Amino acid sequence: MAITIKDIAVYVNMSPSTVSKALNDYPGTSAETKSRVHAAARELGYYPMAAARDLRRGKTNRIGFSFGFSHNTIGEFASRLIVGVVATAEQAGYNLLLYPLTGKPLERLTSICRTGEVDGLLLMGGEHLAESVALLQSARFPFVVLNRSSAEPDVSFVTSDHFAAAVLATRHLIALGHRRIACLGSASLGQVHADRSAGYRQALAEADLEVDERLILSVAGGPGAGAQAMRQLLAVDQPPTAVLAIHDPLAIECLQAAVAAGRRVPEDLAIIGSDNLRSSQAIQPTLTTIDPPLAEIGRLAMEGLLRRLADPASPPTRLTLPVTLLVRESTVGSG
Amino acid sequence: MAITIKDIAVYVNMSPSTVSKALNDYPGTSAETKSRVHAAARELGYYPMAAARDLRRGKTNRIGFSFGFSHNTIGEFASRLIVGVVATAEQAGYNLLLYPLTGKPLERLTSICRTGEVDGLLLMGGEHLAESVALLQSARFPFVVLNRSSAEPDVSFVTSDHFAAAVLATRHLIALGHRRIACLGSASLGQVHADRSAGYRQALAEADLEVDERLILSVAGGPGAGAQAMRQLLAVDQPPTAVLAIHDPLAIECLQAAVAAGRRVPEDLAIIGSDNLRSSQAIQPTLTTIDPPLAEIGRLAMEGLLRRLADPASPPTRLTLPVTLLVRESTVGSG
DNA sequence: TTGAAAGCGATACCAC
DNA sequence: GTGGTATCGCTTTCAA
Repeated sequence: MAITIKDIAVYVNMSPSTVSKALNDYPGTSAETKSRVHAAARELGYYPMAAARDLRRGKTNRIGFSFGFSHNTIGEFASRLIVGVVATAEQAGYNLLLYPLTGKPLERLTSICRTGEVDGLLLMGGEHLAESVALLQSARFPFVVLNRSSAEPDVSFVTSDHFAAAVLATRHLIALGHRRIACLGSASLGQVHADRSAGYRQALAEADLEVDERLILSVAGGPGAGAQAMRQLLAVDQPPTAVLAIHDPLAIECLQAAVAAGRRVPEDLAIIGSDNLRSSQAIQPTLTTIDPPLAEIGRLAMEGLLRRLADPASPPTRLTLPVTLLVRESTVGSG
Repeated sequence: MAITIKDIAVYVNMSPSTVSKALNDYPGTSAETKSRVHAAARELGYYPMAAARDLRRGKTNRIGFSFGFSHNTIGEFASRLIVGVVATAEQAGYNLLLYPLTGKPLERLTSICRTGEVDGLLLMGGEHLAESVALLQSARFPFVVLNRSSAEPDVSFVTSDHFAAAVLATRHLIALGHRRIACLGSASLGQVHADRSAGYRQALAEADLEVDERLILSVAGGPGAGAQAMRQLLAVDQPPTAVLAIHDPLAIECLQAAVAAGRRVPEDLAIIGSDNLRSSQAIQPTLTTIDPPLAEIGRLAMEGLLRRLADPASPPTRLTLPVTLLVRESTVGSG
């Protein structure tokens, strides 16, 4: 059997309640009692039982990280978010519970917030984000959305600026002389693609360039879809001379498909990806990409959540963080 | 307030204990009672409170995943392990708690197993693996070591075959005509490097090649160390014509350093990495690498842990899984 | 087959 | 400043 507070009480000849207070640095406790109790706890090797404490306190010091798990992968993207989250959580004495959302995400979320297994939730991606948000909102469960914004005024989120990212990238291409620029999204990133293409349109408008709707595409999820989209784009009359892809793996697929089709990158076709994944630096030519502050997003989201947990009346955290454009060889060549 | 078992009891006009039995499909309960209770639970939107259940049952249905967090990253490597773990855990009704081990790992581990916040632990890497294992072992806490073996007979582990991996890779290089082959390890992977270099020596011995100890190195952790090691190797009289690196990022650093030094890969220098990270495919030339079945390791480790949890007397899980050598351009060229 | 009652281990209120 | 006691929500003997 594990050592309990009762054992300590017997050991120091005091009541369990006093021991509890001493251990938790309760105000009305004598310094001497505190030190005796702490000493005893150390000697006996006492550790508070999590479940008992959770039950009584009505809080667990755990928060959940839920993410779409449709492709059975946890990507570099999620990892980098988690890094920020976990470091902040650890410091604040919180642990992170992983919730891969498969099957029926909404039912799963319901159970998560009703069983009290975590105090709050961080929401990344997932197919049913809007419904998930509505669900948690109506359950009054503390949560923060990661890397997506929300129009609902009381919903907390921390996101990179998808609109600005596209503006930045598109301007870069225009400055390089490109006039026919494609904008590639992905089915699983609907909201982001909307923001991106809006930024893209804005940058074109600034330069008085016309939008060719055939150059704005959203590809399906699986691998191969990017290559196919690329071939489709190259088949358009007056094909694009530049592509803005919604994430690096997609950009890399495009790059490889373009090369396979005999195009030189960036001379015949410039390509921009997003997220600054490792592979974007490893590929030849290196990939110009948008660098979102993922660890920072994770950190700020966690901090926002902690604030809400400490004070439920505190205002929601609504942050849109600037991104950086990393210019590499896929747009400007190696010279 | 949330709905409790008591509310259901009132609702169906039965005692809480009967309700509990019905909900848990207790043997001695009438079918009708069960269905009435279940119906009521659904109507009222009842979800059992995790902390209360955990306390009473003395088990949490959570398992911890602990990992070294020294570089503030969760790499693609860990992600792939986690994928296997989390999928299996989810199916078995277990959740995964993340424990980044920073600061004092041993104290942290002690607290983890004594507070009963998780039922078991999966251990990945970390600086003090041997001590951690000893600690958990003496606490009789259920755990499985990931991607490392253990000589202790009762310790569970699931690992890829590091020895065989090196044999395979070295034989491949020898078959290509290489006679001067370097073997690069990393400080944070002491045990693995030992297994690797043993396999390397074995393959050399098979081919009656002499071992040049100057070609067996262990580099420090940070970035840049690989490039420096590469320069050091190239400065040896009769420099190596091939390098076997302990992981892909290190191999890529070597590759880039070699190219920077005017060597052609693979003509002047062949390079093999390990772990089949995405970047190994993105780099030019593509990197020959060892592919360990990471998701499979995660899955089997989790299964082994579940077995132990179900029956503490069950034998330890001790698995060494074969790896594959993915031959790419960094050893055989693109032709 | 059901119900009453005793905890699981900690916290917090209320006396003293 | 300290101790008794109720309680958090659920499971599980034991008796009826």
